[in-house]
Amino acid sequence: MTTAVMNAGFATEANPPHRKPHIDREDIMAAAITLIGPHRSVSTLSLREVARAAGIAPNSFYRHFRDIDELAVALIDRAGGTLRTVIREARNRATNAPSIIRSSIDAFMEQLEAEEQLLHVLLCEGSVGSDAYKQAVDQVLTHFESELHEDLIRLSTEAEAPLHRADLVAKAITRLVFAMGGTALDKGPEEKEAIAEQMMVMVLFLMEGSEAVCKQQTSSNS
Amino acid sequence: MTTAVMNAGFATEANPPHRKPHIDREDIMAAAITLIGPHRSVSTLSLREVARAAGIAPNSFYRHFRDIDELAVALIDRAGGTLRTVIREARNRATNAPSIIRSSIDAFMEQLEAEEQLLHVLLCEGSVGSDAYKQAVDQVLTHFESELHEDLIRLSTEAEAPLHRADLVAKAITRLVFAMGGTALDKGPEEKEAIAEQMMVMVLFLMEGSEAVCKQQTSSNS
DNA sequence: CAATTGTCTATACATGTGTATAATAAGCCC
DNA sequence: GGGCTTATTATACACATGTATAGACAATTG
Repeated sequence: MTTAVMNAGFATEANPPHRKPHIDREDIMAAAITLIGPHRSVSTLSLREVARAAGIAPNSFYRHFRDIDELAVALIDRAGGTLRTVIREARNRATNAPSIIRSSIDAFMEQLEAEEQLLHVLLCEGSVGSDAYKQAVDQVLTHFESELHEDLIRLSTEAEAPLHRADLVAKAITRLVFAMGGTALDKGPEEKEAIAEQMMVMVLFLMEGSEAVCKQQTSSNS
Repeated sequence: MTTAVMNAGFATEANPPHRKPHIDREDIMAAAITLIGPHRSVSTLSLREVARAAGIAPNSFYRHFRDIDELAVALIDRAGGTLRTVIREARNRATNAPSIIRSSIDAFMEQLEAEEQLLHVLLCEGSVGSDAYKQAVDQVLTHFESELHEDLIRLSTEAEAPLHRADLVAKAITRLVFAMGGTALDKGPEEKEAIAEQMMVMVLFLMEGSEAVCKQQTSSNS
């Protein structure tokens, strides 16, 4: 095992390094995530700062991302993707409607705890930053909405409890959960728990309300 | 009328100016608002930039605000205040519950059109910036919630249609309207109209849902 | 092993930032 | 008007940022 191999991957203070053999987008994204916190939004990260955190020269950044905005979009997409799969898995484990709501929201909050920094990108800055940035967030939200919409339709037909404007129910739930999640980010665990409870009641209201309006309309149309 | 009087208040290119007789917090806030737009959030404004827009020297800023954050907080408070009075007025003109919802949301959207830049501060950056900043936004939201909460209780007792967890209904409505309003900001007039319609349906769902849950609980408790 | 290519780094520059200091003009009271 | 306080400005400094350029190393070819 040569020293070259030993030095591979980490350039500590000890070795005179001046070189990092391989960098990929992952390293940079990971470094960027560590910088994100309650006081740093991804839209205020500077290229140099990210490069510094990643232990690379500022210019090396350009080999992997054209912009800092491109980095932000990559982070947004990742956050949206992981969050969606986590929730989908939770949803698949549940069966009836109430437990689906509960387990989905629980999964959301757990993921929020596990990858707080990453989700910060999604939840806290929906409308700040470049166009590409905002568009990426919007796309994630829309994706969530349509998935939820399908679920709602499936569930309501199964339960024979039809919904009025299921699309708007999905949109409202998505926006509400994301907004509430954003405020839950810096809070402590017990407060997060309380917020999760609130979310569930709110979602319940939306679904019950949609059902009620549906009933009202069909009865008045008969 | 001396030239000194003539020069008062405006230092154009023409006069050798080098002086501005009096500066207000108002002037600075107004200048900051002009800088805010779809691509500039208040948290990315620089002191120098605001000073430049206000036509004053960078250091003069300090005589009126300690920070740029203090400016931001002042803008947030103002946005919250004006929005609240506008909505309250609209609400006072209406009488029954449905028309209150409609007129409140209409007032919200009109205000959003009229002072788009100012409201941007409130709607688009709830969780980005300094602590003082976030706290100010949160305070405005909470204030809205409690006012709405009172209204809901009053209306529901008048209509003899009690609500379950009226506090959460108020919170959900507030968060939802603000979230939707934030996405409506850069959109065109017809899209704003559509969003307003969506808001009303969502709010209706929340209230009907809360009523429905209330009925369910009282019937099961009897 | 030697040459080449692609990647990372060092240095540098112009620009923008927050703020300290000192000077200057306005407003005001006597 | 003369002197005082206060508000505004000009100049300056140290620092951070994005990026251009050129050089140095690693890996990959032949």
